[in-house]
Amino acid sequence: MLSQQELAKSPLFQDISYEDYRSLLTCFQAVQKAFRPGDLIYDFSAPNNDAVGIVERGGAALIRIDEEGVSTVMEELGPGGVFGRTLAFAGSSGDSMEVVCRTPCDVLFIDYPHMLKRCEHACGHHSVLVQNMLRLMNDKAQALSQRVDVLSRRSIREKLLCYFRQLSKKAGSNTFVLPFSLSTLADYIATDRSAMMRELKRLREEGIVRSDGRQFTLL
Amino acid sequence: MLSQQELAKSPLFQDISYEDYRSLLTCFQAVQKAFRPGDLIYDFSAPNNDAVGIVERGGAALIRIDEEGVSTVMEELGPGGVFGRTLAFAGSSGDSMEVVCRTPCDVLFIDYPHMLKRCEHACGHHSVLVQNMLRLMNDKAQALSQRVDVLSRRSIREKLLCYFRQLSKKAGSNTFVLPFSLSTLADYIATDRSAMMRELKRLREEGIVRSDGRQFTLL
DNA sequence: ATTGAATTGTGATATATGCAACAGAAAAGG
DNA sequence: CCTTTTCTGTTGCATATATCACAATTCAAT
Repeated sequence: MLSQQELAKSPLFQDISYEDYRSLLTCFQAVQKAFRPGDLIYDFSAPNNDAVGIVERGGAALIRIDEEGVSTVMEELGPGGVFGRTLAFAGSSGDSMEVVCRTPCDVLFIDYPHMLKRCEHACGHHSVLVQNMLRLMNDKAQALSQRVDVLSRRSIREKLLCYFRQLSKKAGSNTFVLPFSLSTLADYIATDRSAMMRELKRLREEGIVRSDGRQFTLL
Repeated sequence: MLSQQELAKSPLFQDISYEDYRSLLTCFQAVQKAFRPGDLIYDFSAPNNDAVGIVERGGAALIRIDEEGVSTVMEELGPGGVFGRTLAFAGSSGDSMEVVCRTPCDVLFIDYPHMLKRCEHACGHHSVLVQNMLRLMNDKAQALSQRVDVLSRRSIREKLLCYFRQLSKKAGSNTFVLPFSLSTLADYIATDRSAMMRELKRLREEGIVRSDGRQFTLL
């Protein structure tokens, strides 16, 4: 349950009054939960789990673990981040997917299908919620597009540069800070960590990037 | 302009009456255009192009062309497919993105930002449209997730198998047909074509898949 | 039917990337 | 504070993948 101030900041309940918010919670069987770093937030392999989670505060990550136990970061979820089985099409049968808490966060679980269905007694605020949800899905699609943009590059060098340009653009500056560790970055661009380090060294030597810890500069 | 029957099949105008449909067209400055295979449907590099396109009928593809002229298939768009600059975050500065017609198709262009904004005189059917749009964005996010799933695999073999399992799942059978040519497939999984062919041969030799032309069977 | 273009199939070679293993630096936890 | 874990940085070696090059085949258009 959110306070009035928190409500104003909520990605999903933007522009919704406190009363409407309360009635929507029951309408969508919404449940909010708090998590600590390392906690398992959501398990895709669990059956009859059609709920969708929305990160209201803090950060989490969507992880895939394949048959051999290799884990890959599928998405980094910040406030407004959306996840759920119906959204991910849990890839190959063998591997499992889960959402893990990174920094202390609040997650709201709602009955998502309800939102897509034509609803007879759809109240007024209902449609505002749908619109907010559309905005979140829009952001998600955008984030995924960027990810595909990076992953579709043919070499480690190109992947790195593509990702760096994205971050640089977002930061509005040639200098930016990585949102995670270098080892997680290797995961993110789906390559071997040591190979990535080697390529990074070359980029530095050739004067294409400068880096100090997680701070980078494109030249 | 759609006929009444076409309206019923339209992904975006589901459950909207013909009258409402007409008024929505003007409200969202919608324009519908028909295209022939090979036509350029949309150019991301064109400025002040904030419209969003929705494939109503037929098929198209979102293509990225990098500095060196290497082109990559970013998305395959069928009916209900959505594209636009605001959705793609046209990656790195150097390369261009465009949507090209594959099979004869109708595309509807609408003022998308209008849909996300809080609208004073938001009419009733307005919210139905938003809900339909949410469904389309949901599908798009799902498709992109699957793409990421494939691209994040570490080897050609794993990429192929992952993609094959997806197609198999969609077809509801071990046997399925590729939606495009083998060379395009290489593009799609972001690897070299000849390397992919070699790996495919191995998969066949090891009895993991059987293939005849574009028809495949997982064993 | 006949040309031309795109697709498919396959090899020989160079190279980029993955793998395993290690050690110091930094961060997290008690 | 010390301990433990994670992160960083680097190497030699094996191998997967890209490059280039060449026919055979299918497909599209005239």
